This record gives sequence, structure tokens and C-alpha cells, in this order.
Amino acid sequence: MSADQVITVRGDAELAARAGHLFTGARHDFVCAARDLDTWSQPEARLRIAGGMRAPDAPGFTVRKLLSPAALADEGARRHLREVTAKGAHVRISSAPLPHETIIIDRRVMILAAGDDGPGPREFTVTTVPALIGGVYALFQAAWETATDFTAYFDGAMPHLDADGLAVLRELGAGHTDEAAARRLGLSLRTYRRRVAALMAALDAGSRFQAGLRAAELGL
Amino acid sequence: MSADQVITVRGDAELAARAGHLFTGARHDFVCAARDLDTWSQPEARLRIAGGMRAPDAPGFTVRKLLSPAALADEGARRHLREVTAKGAHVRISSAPLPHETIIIDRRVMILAAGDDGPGPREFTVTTVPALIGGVYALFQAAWETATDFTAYFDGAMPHLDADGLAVLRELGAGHTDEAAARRLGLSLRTYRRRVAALMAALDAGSRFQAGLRAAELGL
DNA sequence: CCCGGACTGGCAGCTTGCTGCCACCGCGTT
DNA sequence: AACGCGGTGGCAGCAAGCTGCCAGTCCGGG
Repeated sequence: MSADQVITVRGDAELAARAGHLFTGARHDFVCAARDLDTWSQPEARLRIAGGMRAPDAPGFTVRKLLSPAALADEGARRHLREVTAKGAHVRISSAPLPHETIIIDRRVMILAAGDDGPGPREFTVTTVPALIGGVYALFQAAWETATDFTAYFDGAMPHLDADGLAVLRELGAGHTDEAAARRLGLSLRTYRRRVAALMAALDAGSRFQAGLRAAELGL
Repeated sequence: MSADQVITVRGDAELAARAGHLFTGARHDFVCAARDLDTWSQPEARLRIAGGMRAPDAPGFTVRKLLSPAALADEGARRHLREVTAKGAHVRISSAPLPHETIIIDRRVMILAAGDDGPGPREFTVTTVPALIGGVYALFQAAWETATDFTAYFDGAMPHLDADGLAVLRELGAGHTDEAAARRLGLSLRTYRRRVAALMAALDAGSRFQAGLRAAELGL
């Protein structure tokens, strides 16, 4: 048994001072799981760090960001995500809330931050213990595998799903026949089918089977 | 900044001696992510620990296990999983490999173990640092949310999917019409539809939409 | 008021999906 | 050979899904 190295720093400034070189020194991969992008309260610190990082599309270097749907709330965040994906970063959306932020650099350094609860400066926990990082990396992989890609999630069809679109989706998922579903929704058969057709167009699915597939992919 | 508490122990015996009370002291929840169940090389240590744990169905106590499909490889493991689910534990299957094992008890203690690489005794890393545990717990949640339930995964339909069942599934997913798909597979229309019907029965889906849904849930 | 647009419902007709029935084929058993 | 069995294909008929067309309704604007 032995004690090992875990340090905690308070506030962005101290993190940038103590761990900024870790960001700029990323060589192989950079993974990040967070609720949204408002993770650096001080934009200047964020810029200082980001400025020194390798480009996401550099050869042999991958950047992955796993975010919760909250990250898509405002247009600014969406634009930023489109920019980083254009630069080669991979962004996926997980349905889980992800209250804590996790960053792993080259599978050798891990930085964890609690959500912004409390008034004081945020606390960051930095560690290099391989066993910790390995375990967290495995969980990240598991969450990553099953998360949906940002572009699919966003450009796909998600945005334009109103309330009765979802109702139709539920009826379809319940396996009701069109006639039964139309009755349950108080619609005529004709209109219900119009809705279904619109839905399938939105999911650009050629068949109902495909529509079910896509719907499941995008989180029912 | 401050240094904090992370200790590593070697071998099951030392873990049981030093951390056994953590297992038996679990009061609120017990979560575990691992590749399979062969995680305790010494069955007696496992039994000693398990014997003292609270029953999974005790009020206010939840047990969750997240495993990779490898855990379903042999019949013994499947039987064991059926037993623990019957006792109230929740078991889900993630498509990710999960090379490392992670255990979190009451969101206060975390135990990480590397995969069984190397000849020596396994190393376990035990920590109580809240920030670390919070971050890992969030990732676990994310992976858990999107994993499929063990009973659905197993009792459902997964086992009985032969090669041409998958071929049919692919055709359906590609959105081809039955006629086109049958031609592509060199089958008659009648037989193709028989296959589809069998598939839908296996997925017990009443409609093709539902079948697509289930297929996506169970991993296309 | 009338007009245009968006949404809805009914009708009709077509395509597609689904299934029961029968016939055929290959195979191993009797 | 005869038989049963499982898988396959064709046919027919029904049910379900899909869409074009027209008519009615409900606005908001000219």
C-alpha cells in the first residue's frame, strides 16, 4: 500500500498556472466530459490555454467532447460546437446530466471539476495516478460509445420536433395501428398519416422500420 | 492546493482486509462497472465480502452493475446474473469493453482495479476524494443511462439471431422495400417476409416501427 | 366583405406489407 | 419406395400504409 498523488487547486487562475502546460502539452488525445461549455468562468484563461493547444486535426491527435443536451441550449454554444467539429474535434451528446467535468489528457493526466455549486472559486482535482485514469477512461469510453454524434443529433432532425410530433412517435413506438393511434389522439386517419409522413421525412427514413431506428438513435 | 488521500493495495486479501468493511457498510447504493464477473480471483474473499453485504432489495438500498457483453459468455455467469437481478440488483450491459473495474459505495468510497494484466497480484486503488468520486459517478450515470437492461438484453431476443437474421435486419435498416431486399438476398418475396415476420416475433414487435426501435436498442 | 394560406377530413386508388393455403424439393428415417 | 419433416416458392386475398384530389374550416390581411 502507498499514498499517491492527487492535488486540488482552487479557481481557474491557479489551474491555468499549475496545469496550463498539461493542456498545451497534449500530444495524443484529449477527452472531455462536461455538462456544457460554460466551464471556464474567466474567458481570458480559457483563451490562453486554448491558444496553445494543438489543432484538433493534427495527425495522431484526437479531441473528443462528451456533452449533455444542455450544451445545445443557446445558439452561441451550437456555433462554437460547429466550429470545433469543423476543425476535427469529435463532439457527442449524452442524455445524462454530467454534473461534473472531467478532462483526460493523453491518458496520463486527469482533471476533475465539480459543478458550479457554491459561491467560491471552483475546485479542480488533478491527478496522474494510472489506475484512476484507466478506470475513468474506461467509463468515458462506455458513455462515449453509446452517445449520439453532435452533427446527427443537431442537423439531423431533433430540432423540429413539436409536441404532437412526439405524441405520434409515442403511438408508433407503442405499436398501435394507425387507426387506433388516430383515435387515441383524436385525429382522423388521414391527418395522423400525414403526421407520420412528415415525421418520416424529418428523420429522412424511407420506411417505418428506419424511422424507428432513427428515433431510437436520437433518444425516443 | 492540497494533497489528498488515495491509497493502493495489492491483491484481494489486502483489499478485503483493508476495505472489506466498506462493502459491508454500504447503506445507500452500490454501483459497479466491470468487464465480467471474474473479478475476484479468490472466491473465498468474495464470499466473505458478499456475505456481509446488505440484500439488494433492502429499502433505500440499490445495487447497480454495469457489465460488458463478455459477462454473458458462459452459462454460469448468466445464472448468477439472473440470481442477483431476482434479488433486486439492477444489471445492465454496455457495449464498451470496460477493461477496468470501478466500484463506488454510497458515493463516498471508490475502488478501482486494473484489468488482470501482468502476473502479480492485482492492484486496487481506493479513494474517498469527493471530487474524484463525483466525476466518476457522473460518467457512470452517463454510461448507465444508455446501457441496455440485462433481462431485455438476454431474455429478449439477442441470443437467437443467426447470420441471415442479421442480413434481413441490415436490409430493413437500409430502408429497401421488401421486393428489393429479397432480390438482394437472393430470396423470394415470400421467404423474405417470412424472415421479417420471424424477426418481429423474436423482437416481439407488433409493427415494423417497433421492430426498428427494439433493434436499435439492442445494438443494430 | 372577399381572398389567400394553412390545416384538417373524407374519398378513392394505389402500393406495400402480411398470412393462409398448397405444392414442391431435399433429406434422413422407416 | 414410402413417409414425415423442414424449408422454400407461388398464389391469392386481406389488411395496412401511403398519396393525390377536393372540400370544408379557421384565421389574418387586404
